[in-house]
Formats: sequence, C-alpha cells, structure tokens
Amino acid sequence: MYCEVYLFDVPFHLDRPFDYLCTEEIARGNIVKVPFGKANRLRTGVVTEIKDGTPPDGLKPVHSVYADRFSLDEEMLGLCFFLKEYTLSTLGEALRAVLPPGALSDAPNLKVGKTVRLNIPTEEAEALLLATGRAGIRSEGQRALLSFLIGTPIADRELCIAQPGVSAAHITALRERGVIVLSEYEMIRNPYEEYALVRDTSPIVLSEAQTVAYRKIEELYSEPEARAALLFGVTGSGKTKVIMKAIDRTLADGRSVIMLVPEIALTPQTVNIFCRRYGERVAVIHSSLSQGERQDAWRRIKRGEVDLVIGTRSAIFAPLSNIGMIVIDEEHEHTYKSEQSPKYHARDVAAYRCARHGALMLLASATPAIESFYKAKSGKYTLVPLRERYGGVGLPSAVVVDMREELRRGNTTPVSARLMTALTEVGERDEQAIIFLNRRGYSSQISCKECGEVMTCPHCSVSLTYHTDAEGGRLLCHLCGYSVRVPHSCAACGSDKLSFLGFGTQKLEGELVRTLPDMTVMRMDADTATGKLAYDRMLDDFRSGRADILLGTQMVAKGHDFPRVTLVGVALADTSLYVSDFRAAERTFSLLTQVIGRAGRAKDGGLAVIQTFAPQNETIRLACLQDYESFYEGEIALRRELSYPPFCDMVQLTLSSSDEVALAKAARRLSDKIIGKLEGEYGKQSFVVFGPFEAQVYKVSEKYRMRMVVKCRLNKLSRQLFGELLSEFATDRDTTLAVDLNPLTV
DNA sequence: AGCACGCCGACT
DNA sequence: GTCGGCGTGCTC
Repeated sequence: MYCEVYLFDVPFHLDRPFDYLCTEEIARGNIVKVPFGKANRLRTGVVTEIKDGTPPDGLKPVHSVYADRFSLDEEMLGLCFFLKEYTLSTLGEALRAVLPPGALSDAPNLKVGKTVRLNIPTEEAEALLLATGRAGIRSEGQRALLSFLIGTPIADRELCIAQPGVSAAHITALRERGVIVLSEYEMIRNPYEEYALVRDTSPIVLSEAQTVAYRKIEELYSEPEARAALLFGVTGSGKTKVIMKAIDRTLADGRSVIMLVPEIALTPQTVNIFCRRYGERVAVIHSSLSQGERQDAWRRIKRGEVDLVIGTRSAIFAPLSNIGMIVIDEEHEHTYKSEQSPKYHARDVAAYRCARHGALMLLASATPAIESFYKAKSGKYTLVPLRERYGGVGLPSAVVVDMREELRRGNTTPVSARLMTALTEVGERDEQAIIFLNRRGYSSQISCKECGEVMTCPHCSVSLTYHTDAEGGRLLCHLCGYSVRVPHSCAACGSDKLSFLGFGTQKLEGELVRTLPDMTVMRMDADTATGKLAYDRMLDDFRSGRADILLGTQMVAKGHDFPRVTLVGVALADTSLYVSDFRAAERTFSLLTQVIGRAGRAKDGGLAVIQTFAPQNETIRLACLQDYESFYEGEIALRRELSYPPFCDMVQLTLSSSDEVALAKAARRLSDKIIGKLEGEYGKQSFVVFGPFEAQVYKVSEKYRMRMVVKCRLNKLSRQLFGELLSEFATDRDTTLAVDLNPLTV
C-alpha cells in the first residue's frame, strides 16, 4: 500500500503529490510526517490519496500520523483543492486557511478540566452519610461533598470546590476511599458562553415590505438546488430582521447557518442579539479570539454542537455539516477578500460550499459590489429589494459644500462655515454629530519651503505623516511604522522653514476644540482606538453622551445606531476619489452612503454636510441622494465600455525584491514569458497585458515592487498559465512573484 | 524551501 | 594543498 502526500511550506513548483509507503491505518485527509530530501528531514503534509497495488521502487515510508484530531474530511479536502486551483495557492496554504490557527503546531492547545463522579451506587452513598462510627463519614466537608454528589452524580471539580464547606482536600480524601473517581475531559473555551444565559424567544415581527422580502428568500431557500440571493436593502430598512427570520427558518429545518460580518460590525451588541436568540448552539469566530478559543470553537462545530456560526472572513471555513444557508452581510466590504495567500474572496468560497450543500447564499448590502448587482440584474442571483426605510425614519438631507469657494472667502481651516453653523445648532439642541475624515495624523505632508524637499520614509517611497504628541510631534510612516522626531530643518538644504500640508484627524480635532469650546470632541482612529476593546468602549461612551462630536476615520462610519446623532459631516469627500483604481468611485460611493446614513436615524431625517473640492462630481452627488441604482447604471456602463470586471477578470502579478537590478531583470523575464506563452500553446486566450511598471508605492520596507496587470477570462487554461509562471519563478533566488486573481485594488 | 554537490579564490 | 564562497539542481 502507498499513498500520495502533499507537503506544507513548499514553494509553488513542489506543490504536487509525492508517493510514500504506508500501512492500512493511514487514511485520506490524515496529517502526516514524512522524510523528505537527501537529508530525510521530517516534514508535515497531508495524505490526499490511498493507492492499492504494487508501489514504485524506492519509496520512503510515512513516518507518523500527526495532529490526528485535525484530520480533514472529504469536504475540507475538496475545499483545499478548490482554493488551490481557484486562487493559485499551495495546498498547504489552503489548509492553513481552512484549519484553525495553530492546528499544525506541536502545542496541543487543549484545556483539560476534571469531573468528579460517584464511584458507588447512590443508595450506598446515602447509607454512608447515615452510618456512624468507622463505617460512616465524619468530616463535615466530605459529608457536604457527598450529599452534593448524591444530587448531582457527575460534576466539575471546580463546581464541587465551590460548594460551601468543600475544599480540594475533601475531594482527595473521598477519592482515596474509593467513594468518588476523577476523570479528565477537554474543556471548551467559549468567551461568549454567558451571552446565552438570558434568552430572547420573542417572535420576529416584520413589516409588510420586510415580509415580502422574507417570502422571496424563503421560496429560494426551499428549492433543492443551491441558490444565491442579493438582499438589497437601503440603510435603515431593517435588513437584519429579515436575515434573522431566514436564519430561524433554516435552523427550524434542522440545517446549519454561517453568517459572515465585517470585523467592525462584530460588536458585543451584535453577538449578544444572536446568542440570546439562538443560545449555546452559536459559535462566534473572529481574529481577536485566542488560538485556544478558536480551536475550541472549531471542535465544537466539528462535533455537531453548533448550528449557527457568526464570524469574520475565516468563519466561512467553519466545519459545519448540513449547511442550509450562508449569509454575507455588507457583502461589498473589502475585508472579505484575503490579502494573504490563499487570496480568496469569502463570496466565492460561500458559493462553492453552498453548491456542495444545496444551500442558499444570501448576500446583503445597501451598496452591493458592482459585480454582485450585475449578477443580480442578469439573473444569476435573485434580487431581493428592500427599499422602504423602516419605522418612519426619514432620509437625511445632504448639503454639498464647495471648499474652493470656502478658500476664496478666506477660510483656510478644514471646517466650512456651513458645517460650523450646523455643529453649533447641534450643540444648542443638545444632540450629537459625527465627523468623518479618512486620514489620520495631523498633516499628511511636510516639505521645505526653500527647496521643496518632501520628507519621505527612508524605507518606503511614501511621504511621512506628522503626528502631534507631548514631545513636539513625530513623523510616521503609515506603511512600515518608521517613526522619527520632527526635524527642525530640511535635511537637503538646511533651511528651517518647513511647511505642513494637508490635514488629518488630529488637526481637525484641534480646530473643533478651538472653535467650539462648549462641545466635547472624541477622536477615534487607529491612534486612539488601540485594540478592539477600546473601539467598542469609545462607541459606548459616545452613545451614552460622553461626547457631543465623534470625529474619526472609517471606524466612525460603521458603528451601531446612535439615536441622538442628527448631523454627519464629511470633512473631505474627495480623498478616495482620485486614486488610479477602477473601483475608486465604487468605494467612495459606498463609504459616503454609509456615513450619510448615520444621520438618518433621527425622525426628521437629520442633516449631512459633505465638504469637497469637486462639488459637481457625480459619485458625490448620487451618494448624497442615496441613489445606488443610478450610481450602478453609470458605473456598469463605464465598466462595459472600458472592459473592466464584471466584463472581464483581472490578474495582478507582483514581483518584489530588495535588489532593484535583479527586479528589473525579473520583470523583463516575466513579460517575455507571458508573451511567449500567448504566442505558443496559449494562443487562443485573449489577453490584454499591461506593464511591467513600478508599483504605485514602489518601495515598501526596503522591498522594491514591479507589477504587471492582465485582463482576461479566468478559466482552467488561463489559470494554468499563471500557475506555470508561479512555478517558473519559484526557483528564483532573489525575487518573488505573487499572483492575485481579481484583486480588489488595481 | 532546504540541502548537497561542485568548482574557484585566499589561507594555515 | 584545503576551507569555504554561493551558483545549480533535486527532492517520492
């Protein structure tokens, strides 16, 4: 008997099966250690095939089975091969994404608990309590323990010790007498356990519009084949209620559900709502859990103790059986695409799993990805619109402020007269405001007034951002974290005349504090909200009224409902508009729509003030109207005309090296290889090839990067072409090639 | 990725 | 003579 093994941590060209001799106890999906190479070093791999018959000569035997509890079942193995083919990762990388972190490490990561159990029949135990003299039990503690165990024949050791009068010594004593036995068990760490203590079983009451949407989803769910639906619900339409009703329906059917949410939406409040409703059969998975907690959640799911998994991107791999529905909330969010290999999109994995389980994929968003809405319009997904705003909530009215005009009038501050008036009014009415600025720090560029030299990071090709602090400020690199005290003079010419251009959240905060002394400002960005806890706490503080103005980066756009917020300010709507990326408008639109929607929770609709240097810009105008469908129409026409997704696939090839000369040579070679392949065996593929060119940010942390971009149709053959490139470049010593199929930023 | 083999320069 | 530089090639 022999088997095929894929090794982990191998370069792309070695990611193929190797044959090893094995015994009958080895099965497909086992994680094994095998000798490899001339030195026969033991390496970890996964058995992908068992073969009968006479093995070829010279095979080495499998050394041992490893991490048995993480053996892969057929679905997981299939999923790994799907990821490998779909994203051009190695099987090992795919496996690491599918398994909980640390699953392949030597640490067992198990928490062991002890249970105490009566070792004698209950009647005998009762007799012991009654008996006197040598035959009975005289110690008060031992008696207390024994009578507790008569009522609870098996109990956790910690629980026994928590009984009045019982200590560890009493447990030892009774065990030595043979009255009780202790046994070990694997403890499950679940930080959300207590969330399920208070249960909410109230029925979900839907409005008329919500009922219509739900019925449509239920209908699709009931069809035996896999289906996909796009729940297109404007902000405030009560999408979540419809989703919950659909989850109810699926669970009642005895099938399981995965619900993905962006990290930022996975607040304790959200988790609480679901845990109260669905109890201890919920597992929550996200990156701030400890390794042990994630593994325990994984084991609970694997054992069938869970039927609803809520989590961020990686929760799409939850080893649930009998999946009935996979929900992706805020499906347009970029966090659903992994930045590391395997560079998968959760939506694609969801579609794959739904197909296997005959399940429904339910995407939900107020501003769907253009690709998703296109699929909904062309019938690949079923469009489920939910247009009506729920509970009589009004649409916020939006005012666009031309900042060029503001400058002409002599206002050089980041706060326009209109925004200032609105803020003052909010203060007078004792309401709250949110101000959004997608740029942290004080000012984004420091340059010399004499010679024009811009201060850049010594390790990256970007300018440094000035951040104030108690010691006169520092210059920070937002890419590599490089930090230096603010220089007094220009490094190039020695002049001490430095100018600070562009404003960030710090400067805006200073401006607001100075001009609105009666209002309290809370700044929330990566510098003030360090860690998930701080972020949740700040949002809670703001909700409870500890500040009048919440100022911050993207984080403020996605918090929960703030009933007292009646004003939203966008300090500079253009920041993300002019990036040379075909998705720039889409991102700007969805971000602005979300921010403006924050003001819409008030009864009278609230007000949004949008500051911009491009007041005539169509994206900004439509975001102010919250008109997604018009935005989509314009955007899809553009994509069709210029041939961008969904009308083609994009492939980004990135070469990186610390040696600029080697990099340039490699880029030349890459280009030649692609052209060669297209002239040869891949001649039938219609490719449009761009580059090689320097990456937008050429140098990051001392690594230079060059890129090529290909527009094509991804299929088996074109994937194979890129796979060959990866194999051919894997042997290169000083440059690395990375391929991203349909990247989110190009 | 690792590791061995192999063929050239400056050393005890 | 030989120790060790890293170019090249192989891994069931």
